[in-house]
Amino acid sequence: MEIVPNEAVHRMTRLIGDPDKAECKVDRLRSITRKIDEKEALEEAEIFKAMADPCRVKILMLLREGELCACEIMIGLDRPQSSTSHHLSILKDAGLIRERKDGRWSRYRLSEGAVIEMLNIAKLIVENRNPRSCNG
Amino acid sequence: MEIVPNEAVHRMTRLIGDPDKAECKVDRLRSITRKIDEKEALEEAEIFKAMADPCRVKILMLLREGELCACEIMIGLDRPQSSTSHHLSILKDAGLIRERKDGRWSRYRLSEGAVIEMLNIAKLIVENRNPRSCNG
DNA sequence: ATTATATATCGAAATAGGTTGATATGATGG
DNA sequence: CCATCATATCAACCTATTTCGATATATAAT
Repeated sequence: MEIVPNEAVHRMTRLIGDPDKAECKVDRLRSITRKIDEKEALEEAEIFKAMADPCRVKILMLLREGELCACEIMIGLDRPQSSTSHHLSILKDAGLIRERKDGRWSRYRLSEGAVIEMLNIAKLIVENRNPRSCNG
Repeated sequence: MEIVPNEAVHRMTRLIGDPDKAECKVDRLRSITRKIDEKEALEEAEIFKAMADPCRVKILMLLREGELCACEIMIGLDRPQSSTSHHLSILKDAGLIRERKDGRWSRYRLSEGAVIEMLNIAKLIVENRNPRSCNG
């Protein structure tokens, strides 16, 4: 990520009063931003973007159980064929699923890797946000 | 998720020939789709949507180091104030960050929970997809 | 009260993303 | 070769999101 601009020091100084404290705050900001890799943020956002649609989350959930062909996914998803195909290609481009051509069928499976963990963690975050009411 | 439509059985039968095999395939599909919770897919997609932007990923990365006020985030992000504020409110609405008002400052921090893991796993997936060339 | 400042909200323009019928591609079987 | 079928791609439409200047709100200091 880019360097904290020099202008920020003056801003901080105005903000805080004590120039030493301001300098210190800016130093902290600098050290934090230095650690952030622009490209990494971009690539990670791409992964999240690929998962940022209910249809695509459902596809990943379907594939947790094993390989399925596009037409089975279409049926499970209950969406038009073109729509299903579109979502599959987004997931594939993001590297979240893999395709295996088999005659006229395209069979899809989850990529080896942490895709399932991603779903699990998202579930955790959701549950943490909406604590289940104890209905018993 | 919705039940696999009856029509699908006929489709499968046409597809496979053997009605028994078709029935079996459809049963598998049925059992898989039954396990998928429509609402869960929707809510998880919302989480991913909130993280599906490079600015917002950067904000989460900044906050890994601890609490920051909006103006520091703005500087670290190098974006206009209104833009920064907008992204902060999206992250807040998704429950990924928390706000603490302090005089005229708004201080933000990561929610307790699995936000950092999410970033770590995304990084893993990216690295798995772009295997680092051994440059040495 | 007036001024300054931190942040949120608004509004308009630009861009990106989803949906779906139609069409293209490419494999299979007669 | 022709028909069929699974899938991909296209194109047009629509909706959602991002961006950012301008403005509003709210806190604090003089």
